[in-house]
Order: sequence, then structure tokens, then C-alpha cells
Amino acid sequence: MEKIRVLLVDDHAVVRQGYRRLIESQDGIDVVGEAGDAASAYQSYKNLTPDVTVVDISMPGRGGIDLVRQLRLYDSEARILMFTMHANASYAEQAFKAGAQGYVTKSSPPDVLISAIRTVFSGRPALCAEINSAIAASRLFNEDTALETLSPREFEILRMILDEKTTDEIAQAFNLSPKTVANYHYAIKSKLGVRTDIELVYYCLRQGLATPPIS
Amino acid sequence: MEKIRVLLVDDHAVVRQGYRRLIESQDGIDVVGEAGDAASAYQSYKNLTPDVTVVDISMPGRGGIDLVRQLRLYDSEARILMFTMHANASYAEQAFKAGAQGYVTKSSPPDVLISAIRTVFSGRPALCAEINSAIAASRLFNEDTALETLSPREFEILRMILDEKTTDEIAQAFNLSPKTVANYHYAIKSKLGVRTDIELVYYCLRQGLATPPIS
DNA sequence: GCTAGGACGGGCAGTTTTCCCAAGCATTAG
DNA sequence: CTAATGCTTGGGAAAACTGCCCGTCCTAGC
Repeated sequence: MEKIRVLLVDDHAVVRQGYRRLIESQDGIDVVGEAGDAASAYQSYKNLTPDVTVVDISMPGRGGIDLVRQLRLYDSEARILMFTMHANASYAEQAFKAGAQGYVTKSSPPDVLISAIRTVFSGRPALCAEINSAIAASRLFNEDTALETLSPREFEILRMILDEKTTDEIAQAFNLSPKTVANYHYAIKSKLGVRTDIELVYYCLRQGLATPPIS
Repeated sequence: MEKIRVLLVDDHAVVRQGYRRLIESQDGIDVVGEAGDAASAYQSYKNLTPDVTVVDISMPGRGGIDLVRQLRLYDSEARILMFTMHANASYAEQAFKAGAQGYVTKSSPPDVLISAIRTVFSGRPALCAEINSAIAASRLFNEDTALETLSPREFEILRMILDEKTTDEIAQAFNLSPKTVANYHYAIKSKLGVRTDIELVYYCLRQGLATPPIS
């Protein structure tokens, strides 16, 4: 049987190296490449044409979700598994909208990652238990539909804003006019129903979109 | 030569498993236990008395820093290496205050983690390059004492700002010109060395001035 | 083809922010 | 007493940003 050829994308070198070993210890799966940022991941994908690409959402620069979009644009058959610390329904939703087939949190047991890789390889969607319940919970208490009304671009830019980036920094990162970023910033605040940036931060902390510093 | 006996504490199972393999592939280091939360980590420490405990800061519940405090209380000789994604001077400072001997970010090259384990084992402090520069930067901006340089009025107004009050609301509350409040707002941001209101909120959350909303 | 919606950005009035400045009032040091 | 220091309070003017409008692309779906 052919081995499943996997590309790993994660900006945390130690972590990446770590689960590379974990994955490689499995029969039938081969890690054919690694990347630490979106740009080199894109290059590696083109060179290696892996069967499954494992991508962390939180990455410096343009972020993992944008990478998913980019990869799907290049290859509409690309099979991508999100592997991230965020057990958050909104993140998962955005990832699937962008074209990912799977979403597994880093706190899942190791074999969940392995079987998710196989599931995604076979073309079926893969979700870990944690994210299933997060989605179920958010559906049950569907108090917050506002976050889901954000378009993919709006969501990405919100993440940048919460990452303490200025309008100009975001514009540079995405190759957009600062004006466009400002317009998105405004649209985001409108959709979420907040008046100020300070309210915006609190709102997102409440939604679990941003992680509070120190505990 | 005796092997260094290591206990790993990280709530992300896959990640933990991953760098367990990485560490175990090294000569002279043995992973004798793992824990996924602070409580079981404390138990494991008592049972195993490891030479070095590797702890992730971001953990559900009381967090990694609190675990460090707890372990040092139980064993004032405990050697603890923080291993986390946060390249942030405040986090590092908090960790060292709590009694940790080392601080390595997850984006460091794998061998940095290995050598940090050895360094901490030998009783010397270990820092990765990333955190060194973050600390240097925060020293330059005198981040820690910045809050204390605020005048009483500035402090009051900062608290109002963090309470999601608008400039005009604050002006009314204090019987001041909105102009004065705006000037204070500006002075506060200058003194704290933040560029945007979003940075301001995060800064104050880090300093414990504002409490994160419950999610 | 037609329609809907998202991405992108110009325009512009109105407001805010950013600095710089100055007066009023304490407190304190010389 | 006098000068210095530092906090409080706000004016002014240029720069920047916001809020909300608009239009142009482009893609997906019917």
C-alpha cells in the first residue's frame, strides 16, 4: 500500500518536530516536509504535492486560514487538516469555509490526530470530539450568531486586530490598502455591535476568540 | 552517568507526546512522567521526584505559573523549565518570580529545549533567544514601573477607559472637558508605551489592572 | 444572462488623536 | 520667601481616523 504523504505546517519548531516523530512512528504515513510559515508552506506544497497538509491556525503573518485558501486556490483537491490549540466553533467554521477537511485540537489524544489524517486522506471530513461539542454548544446557546456573520476576510482581519496589529501593519501583511483595512475594521465593529476598540477586545475575550494574557 | 529524569506537563496531549519522543531520543535524558493538568502534575511530582519539570504556561484551570508556585512550596529545590508559546517578558517575569529556572518558547529550535533541560538540571537559569530580546525590549521601555508613573488622575481615567466608558462619559463623570480626558487618554498611552487601545487593554490585563471577562 | 454577495478601495464630512503649549495650584527644597 | 517641581486642566492646529456612502471587480449559483 502507498504511504500517505504528509506536509506539516506549524510555526513552533519544537512542537512540529515533536509530532513529526509521532506521525512517522505510524505505519502507512510519511512526513515528506515541514514548514514554519505560510509562504514556505506554499512553496513546499507545490514542490512536494503531499496527500494531506496539516496546518496550525495561529501563525505569524497571514495566518493558517489564509494558507488554506491559498492552497485550495492552487489545488482545489488539496486535503487539509487544521491542527490547532483553539477549541472554538468560530475558528472551525472559518477553517471549513476556507476549504479545510479536518479540524483537530492539540489537546486531543495522539491517535485522534493520526486517524484524522487517514480520514482526511480518504476525502471525508474529520472533527475531534472537543470541537464537536464546542459546535454543539454554540448551536444550543446560539446567543452569538454575530461572529459567524463575519466574512472570512473580516474574520482574518479581526484576528490581526486582536493580535495588537495596527491598521498599517495589517494592510502590509495582506497587501491591502490601509483604507480597506479601516473599512473592514469598521464593518467588524458594526456587525459585532460594539462602539469602541476596547469593547471589541472584551467582546472577543468573552467569545473565546482572544486568549486573556496571564491567568 | 545518571540520566536526567524529566516530568512533562502540558495540556495538549499530542504536543506532549510529540516532544516526549524528541526528548527521549536524546542520551542522558529520560521522561519519567507526563501530566495534562496542574493537579495531576502535582501528584506526579510527589510520586516521581523528577530532576527537571517542564511546564507549559497555558493550561486550563489555575495555569502553569500557579503550578510552579505550588511545586516550589512543596519542594524548594524543584527545578522547573517553562516551555510555552508566549514570547512575552511579563510571562517570563511571572514565571521566574514564581520560582522557575528556565523559559523556552515553543518556536525555538528543538535543541534549545534539550540544552535548556540540561542547563536547568545543573541549577543554572535558562532562557531562549526570543525571550531574551523580549525582556531587553521591555526593560528599555521600562514596562514594569510604567503603571506607577501614572498620576492619580491618569490612573482614575485609565480605570474608566477600561470600564468601556467613552471620552464624553468620563468627562461628565469627572466634570472635565472632553478635551482634557482625550489628553489624559493620550498621556496614558504614551506613558505605558502602547500604540493602540487594543494594546492598552492587553497591557492592563497583563498587569492585572483589568479582569478578563468570563467565557 | 442575471443576481447575490464578498473583496477591495475612493471620497468626504465630522470627529479624534496627537502633540505642543500655558496657566493655576499645590508641595517642597533651598 | 522664592524658586522649582509636578499635577491638573484645557486651548490650538495639523494629522489621522471614523462612519458611512459609493462604485468596481470577481466569483458562485440559478
